[in-house]
Amino acid sequence: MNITAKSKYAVRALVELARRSSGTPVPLISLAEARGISPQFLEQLFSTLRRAGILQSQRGVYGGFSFNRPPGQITVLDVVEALDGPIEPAVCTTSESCERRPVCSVSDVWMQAKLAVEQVLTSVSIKELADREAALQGSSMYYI
Amino acid sequence: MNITAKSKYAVRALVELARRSSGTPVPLISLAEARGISPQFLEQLFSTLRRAGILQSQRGVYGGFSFNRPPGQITVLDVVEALDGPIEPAVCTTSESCERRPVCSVSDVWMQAKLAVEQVLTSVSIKELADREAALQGSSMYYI
DNA sequence: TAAAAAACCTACAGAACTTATCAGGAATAA
DNA sequence: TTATTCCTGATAAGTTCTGTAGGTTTTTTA
Repeated sequence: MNITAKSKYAVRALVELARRSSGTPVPLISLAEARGISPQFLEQLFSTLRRAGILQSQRGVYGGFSFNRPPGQITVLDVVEALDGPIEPAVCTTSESCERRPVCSVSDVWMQAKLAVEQVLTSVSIKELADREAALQGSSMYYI
Repeated sequence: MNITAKSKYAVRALVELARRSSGTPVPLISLAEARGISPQFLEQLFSTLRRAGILQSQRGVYGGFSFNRPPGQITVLDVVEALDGPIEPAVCTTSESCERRPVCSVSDVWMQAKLAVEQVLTSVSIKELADREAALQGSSMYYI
């Protein structure tokens, strides 16, 4: 597996998109600048997310990206799996001697680790992250 | 992060060692052959595990490897961290615009994923895996 | 003392993956 | 028709992964 920078960049950009979302598409360049991400790199990621059915795009002037389904229904796992593939902390390396064994107790551990990560990432949506961020920024205003 | 084949090989070999353990050291070559692992590759891994205080080694004839502490006190996480480094499904890529934000709601998700994996891998020891394997093999005998 | 067994160590090399960058092409609205 | 924006594929430097190779040192036995 490996959750790479791709997923991290994408989640950051999607949170930005969710906070600005008002139906009209948002140009990628503006999201990239707001979060300090290379626009050309983000293009690749958003292109993948569009193909994965998470984003919608509109070309031309006043074009940009918007969500294909409500951000409350997009989990962090959806994003990670689209960009970095299925989460597998450790896939069992099949070896001859391994296959010959009837049952494997070790592979169960890796599977549990996988499930644990999946559960965490499934329980958080892009909307929740956007809301949390807004709340944090709002409350921190009082302390500045 | 990334839990690589190194950890998977090592855990398999350690389970084999635990099942044979009777105080006397076991030669690496015999463990490697039993589990279908390249001996020279396993050498590197065991060398690291020795330096990490998990294994003990004895050179020369009748030499080999043995546990430096009881296998019941060696968790899978110990092995993974020794070989693949700390578990970090996604380290926050620090960017200027990221640092400027007072608090980050996104990094919390990656942290929770990390903790979830750690909890799973901490809860299982090498001894437990060896015992499970023995139990599975024992019970499966009846069905062959 | 010699020989065998085993751990120890360092270097290297091919493959894959990551993280971008670049160059242009295609659609769309003003 | 022009500016804007997404779209696509190629490439390339850097890193990590997965071993392989070859030799050195230590220890026991004959």
